[in-house]
Amino acid sequence: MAAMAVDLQPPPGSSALVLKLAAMTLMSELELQYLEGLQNNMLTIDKGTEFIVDTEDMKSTFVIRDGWAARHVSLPDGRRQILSFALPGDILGLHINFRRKAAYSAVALTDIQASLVDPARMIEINQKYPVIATAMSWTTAREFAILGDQAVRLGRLNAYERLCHFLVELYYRARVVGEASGDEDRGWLDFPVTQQVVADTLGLSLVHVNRQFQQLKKDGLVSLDKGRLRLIDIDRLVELAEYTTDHLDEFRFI
Amino acid sequence: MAAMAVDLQPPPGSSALVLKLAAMTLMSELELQYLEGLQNNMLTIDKGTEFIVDTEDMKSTFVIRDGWAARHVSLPDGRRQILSFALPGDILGLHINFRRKAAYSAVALTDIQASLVDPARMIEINQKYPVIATAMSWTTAREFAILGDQAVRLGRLNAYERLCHFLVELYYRARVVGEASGDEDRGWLDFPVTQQVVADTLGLSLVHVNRQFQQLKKDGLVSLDKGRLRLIDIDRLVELAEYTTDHLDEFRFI
DNA sequence: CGGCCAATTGATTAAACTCAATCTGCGTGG
DNA sequence: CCACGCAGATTGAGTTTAATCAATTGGCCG
Repeated sequence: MAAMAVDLQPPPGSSALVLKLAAMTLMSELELQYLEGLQNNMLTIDKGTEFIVDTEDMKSTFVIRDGWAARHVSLPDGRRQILSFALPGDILGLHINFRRKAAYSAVALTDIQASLVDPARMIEINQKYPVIATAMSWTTAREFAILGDQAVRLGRLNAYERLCHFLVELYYRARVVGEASGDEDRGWLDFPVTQQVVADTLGLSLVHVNRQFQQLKKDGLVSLDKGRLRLIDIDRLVELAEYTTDHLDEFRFI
Repeated sequence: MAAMAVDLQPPPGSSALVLKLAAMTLMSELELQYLEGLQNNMLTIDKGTEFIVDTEDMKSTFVIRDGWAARHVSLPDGRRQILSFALPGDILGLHINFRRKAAYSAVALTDIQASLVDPARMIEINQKYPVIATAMSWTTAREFAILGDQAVRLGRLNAYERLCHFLVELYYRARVVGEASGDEDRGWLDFPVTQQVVADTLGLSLVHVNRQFQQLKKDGLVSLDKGRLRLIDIDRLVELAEYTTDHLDEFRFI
């Protein structure tokens, strides 16, 4: 019952499921095994596939094991807004049992390895595995915070600041699941997305994203070659972004 | 175990707690009583008070009984982004046990009547009242969808569209808790916020919000006098907003 | 060597911001 | 009852940011 807080760290040699990282210290062997067992039903999703469509019924929950996805909303006239990225270890469609259709679509930004979780399993979790259920609530709270950051970016940061903030967030999130390396000063990660995707994420035009990226490179803050992004001065990036994303990685359990 | 869907409607003569509306058909008398009991610890919050501060430790969860609040993030240089409004029946700080500090601040837009819920109670709910716990998850999913809509507004709608979309969302949300009246064509509700608040919600400047409001009035879509907002042509507003918010009120339970 | 997708560039336009007043409604003290 | 003060709404003018349009370039694969 006592509150505790742990720092998230990529666990050596285990699956990167974010909710597992969150609750690992509290899970029994049984629960950890159950969590592993959930991830049997693996499938490959080709890059570009829209595997959750907001106009169709949801059929299952997805756990991303490898690759990147984006949650997005498409407007009737073709405009598109990406709400957030899903990295390895993230879950899509957690609330499948609460609504018939998804509130958003999801598209594979790269080829993806994912596990399917049957809706019935989600119910089973809620009934029989309270620690896992609580960890899922924590995951939701984290997603909520990430989406809140996205809203602040879109509403109150200019293009340059948006890009700084977005790249830093991505770096920290990638680090948590072992998909990025570096230290406090600098870091690097795979960056397998087109500038159009960044534009649809940051609510900007493709051309403008291109120019802001160039400025960022000219300012010596990032470099980018062959899909590999390097953050050269993280402190400065955070400073430019006007506010930090460090509230994302606190975990405090009941 | 069978899926069911109900339309949310303001329940005659009962408290408007959104999660209660959601799960009422599934709650036992015991659970309904417990939910009422939670709301004993009432307090008044004066307009303008920042009652959740993102730099301070959270002390409890708030249930809004009367009045409006806003969740927001303040940037170091004074810019402010409102993430969403909390109307009567909404809950603030649901995830109090997951993080020491809030991901956002909350401010009273009007004088507020609210109930305080002790963190220990939240834990108790998770352990002893699974139906309520599930309803809270549903509430969270709903908040998530609302925040997603906000991100789409901010990222991909222009000023005029943002305002249309925002007002329609507010109207539908207010109707659910009996704070607005009207039918499919037109409706009205109290609108106790300054244009600066709308600006901070929609990521616009005060001056620009003023001009868009004028345009909306000139176009015969809304009227506003003495804090009373009238939506004159809801269909047209929805059409202008480019996409609907009608996914908010579906409830589908385990 | 094409063909294609993504990145880049230049020129122009449009949306929204900023700055600086002014106006209006309302409550309050004299 | 009236002048004053204040918060919020409104207006006008000029500026800035970002979008749009239209090519052009670069890299990669077959």
